[in-house]
Amino acid sequence: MPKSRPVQGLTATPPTQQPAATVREVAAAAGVSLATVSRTMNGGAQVSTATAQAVREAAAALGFRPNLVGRRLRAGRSHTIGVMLPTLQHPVFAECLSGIEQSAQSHGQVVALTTTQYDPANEEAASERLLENRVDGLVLTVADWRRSPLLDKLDREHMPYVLVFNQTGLVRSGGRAAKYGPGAARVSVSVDNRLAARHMVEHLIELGHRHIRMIAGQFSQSDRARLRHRGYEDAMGNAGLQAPPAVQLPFNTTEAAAALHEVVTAHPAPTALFCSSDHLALVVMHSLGRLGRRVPQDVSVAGFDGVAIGDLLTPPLTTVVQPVVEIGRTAVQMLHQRLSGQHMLGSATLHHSLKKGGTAASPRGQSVPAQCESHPRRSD
Amino acid sequence: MPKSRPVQGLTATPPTQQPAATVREVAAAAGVSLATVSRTMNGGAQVSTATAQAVREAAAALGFRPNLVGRRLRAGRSHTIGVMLPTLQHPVFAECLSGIEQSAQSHGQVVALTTTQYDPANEEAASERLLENRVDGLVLTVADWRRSPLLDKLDREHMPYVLVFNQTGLVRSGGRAAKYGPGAARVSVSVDNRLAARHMVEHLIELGHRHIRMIAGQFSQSDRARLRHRGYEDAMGNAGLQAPPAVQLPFNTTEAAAALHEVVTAHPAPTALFCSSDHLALVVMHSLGRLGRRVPQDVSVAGFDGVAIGDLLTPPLTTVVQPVVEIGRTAVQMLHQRLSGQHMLGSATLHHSLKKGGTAASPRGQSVPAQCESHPRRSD
DNA sequence: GTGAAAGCGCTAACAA
DNA sequence: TTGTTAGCGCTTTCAC
Repeated sequence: MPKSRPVQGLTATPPTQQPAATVREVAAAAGVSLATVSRTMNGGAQVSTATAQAVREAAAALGFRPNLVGRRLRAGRSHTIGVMLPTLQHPVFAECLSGIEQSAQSHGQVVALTTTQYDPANEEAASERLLENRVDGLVLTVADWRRSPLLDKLDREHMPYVLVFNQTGLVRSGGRAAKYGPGAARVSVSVDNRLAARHMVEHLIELGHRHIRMIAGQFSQSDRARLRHRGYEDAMGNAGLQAPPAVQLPFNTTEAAAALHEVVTAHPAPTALFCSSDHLALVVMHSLGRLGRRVPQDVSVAGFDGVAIGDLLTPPLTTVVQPVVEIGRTAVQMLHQRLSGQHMLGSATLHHSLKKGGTAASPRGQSVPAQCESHPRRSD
Repeated sequence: MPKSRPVQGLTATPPTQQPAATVREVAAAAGVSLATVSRTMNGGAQVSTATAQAVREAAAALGFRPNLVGRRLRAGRSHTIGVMLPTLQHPVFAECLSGIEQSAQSHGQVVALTTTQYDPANEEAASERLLENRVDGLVLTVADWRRSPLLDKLDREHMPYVLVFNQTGLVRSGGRAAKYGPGAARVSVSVDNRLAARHMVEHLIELGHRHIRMIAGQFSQSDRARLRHRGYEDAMGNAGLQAPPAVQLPFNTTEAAAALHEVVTAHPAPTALFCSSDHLALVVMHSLGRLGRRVPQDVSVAGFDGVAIGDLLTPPLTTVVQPVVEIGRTAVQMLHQRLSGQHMLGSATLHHSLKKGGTAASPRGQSVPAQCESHPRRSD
């Protein structure tokens, strides 16, 4: 279909960007008014089938592509959701983003993306960029949801958002449940980090371990890491075992190995290491290898996240599986719910599961290694 | 600073979305005209320091946030770059996106994201969503850059784009270099897939391997996979060795193991397997484990991609490293260059490197295992 | 069922 | 240096 288009003013337009057809041109071509074209393209509500047909033909012939920027300015809604994550280098966030994107797509929305590189100082600018673009709402992960100037700002402005991975709960101040912002609690989608960690450590204890250390990463200050450590303490405490503080593993690989060397040669030496992420577990196992320790014969290792890669290791990684993609999907659904004016049902806690891989076994001279996957009891 | 704002019509606005301040309100507050506010916020060109000061104060007091939608509609530029990738579940794409995002951020641009889930049928809709949003340009990966209705469309519309991972080159038709679209060749950022694959296979040959099979994944139809197979053929041919067709590994894990079983028990049995991606290499090693074969003692395995995870394996994965993040960054830079009217310098070929990890060693009864990393010669 | 007109927030001529 | 005005593409009253 060759397109004949009204001359646009005959400026010597460079050939490097032909202007797209507008409603006006479609209207002219179809011999109707702008309003009719608009009506046809949208609800298609009050338009006779004949004219609608004509409009659609004209639009097709002109290769009409609605300009969402115009629509947006008029409607005040952007059909865009802003996403702010610490990084994409970590599979957990990348997979979650994948879920977010899929869900947004199915809602006909577009995702605008920003990362903070784990630096809370970037949160302000990153979010601001999204807000300037007038996103309808935000899906994001912050360093610490309890003290976050960014979340304070969003609450103040009534900008809808859903946190992912951050696990919010009501904070009690002086005996009364405190809410954030004017009327809305901070809403989030996550697993029950504390319970999940407890389950994993209970698993290690069942295997016969008595000396279990928790390994935390560079981001041990994060709210999640703290909750996981609480779960570790719960399990250890319930079993009448000592729960020393988490080992903060340095960034640098060789330093990490050195730090780990100290840990595994201490007395009494831990027989199992519970890592606060899968990535950390891989680093730990790598370091252990360099120290001549075998996993799980000499020491057991467990992770947290359940990224796809863990399955492919030999032996497969023992870890807590978060439904990462589902977390992203759920967040978008909840945001959407909120945007369509429905009441938010509060935070969502998705089910985790324990993957009993091959990196955790009974300590030397004990028995009963478990090798099959199971789902955790949701007791308590 | 309490904000006093002109009454907006006294509609019973629901408390769930306070309208943001506009230039008009800032102008009123500062006692100047819209134009002056606009000038101050932008170039700040022709405004006296005194008024500029006043405007800035008023803006700050009102919490003014420029509405990029309005600006965009007026300016015709969105300061948004559209990104379309097959998936985010694969670390290669996630890491590349990370590079894209970082670079976009440093250019003050926002990233609008879409994925196709590897289905070319989704490319049309996914890109259309981006185009409706009037992105300034596109960074994308397509299934096959040579026959892509999407790229044809983009060329036709003169929409600037840069391919990532797809490795374009001039196609000769009837002896003349064929260009795509009206005047512009398809521009891309990638490594030299063929050369990189050749280097890896040469490395395997140097280790003493004679029977090397190439393992391709489900997407063996992709242009990259084809180029890598050509590189494999180059190396084998130069060494006077036979280069059988690539093994197409099934999706399902157990089927994969079965297929692999056939391969490794054939006569003569391959002593090394060159996989067209790191992920595939992991799957292969996993299957080999289940078949009771040890890597690298019984069979060597090499990958392609160089994702971060490979380093943490024991032994570390032998693989071709693509500068994935850099590929993303470069693509954005090139796009930016193009958008600012400069001439495109054509496609960029970034340097790969060989990571000689521990999964490839000399076959049984041979010597000289190489363990250190090196950079490839860039000959030919 | 359809059209005319106003206006979303912003910038860029053109005037003063 | 500053203000006035037009208009980007679209939707949506309000008339007819």
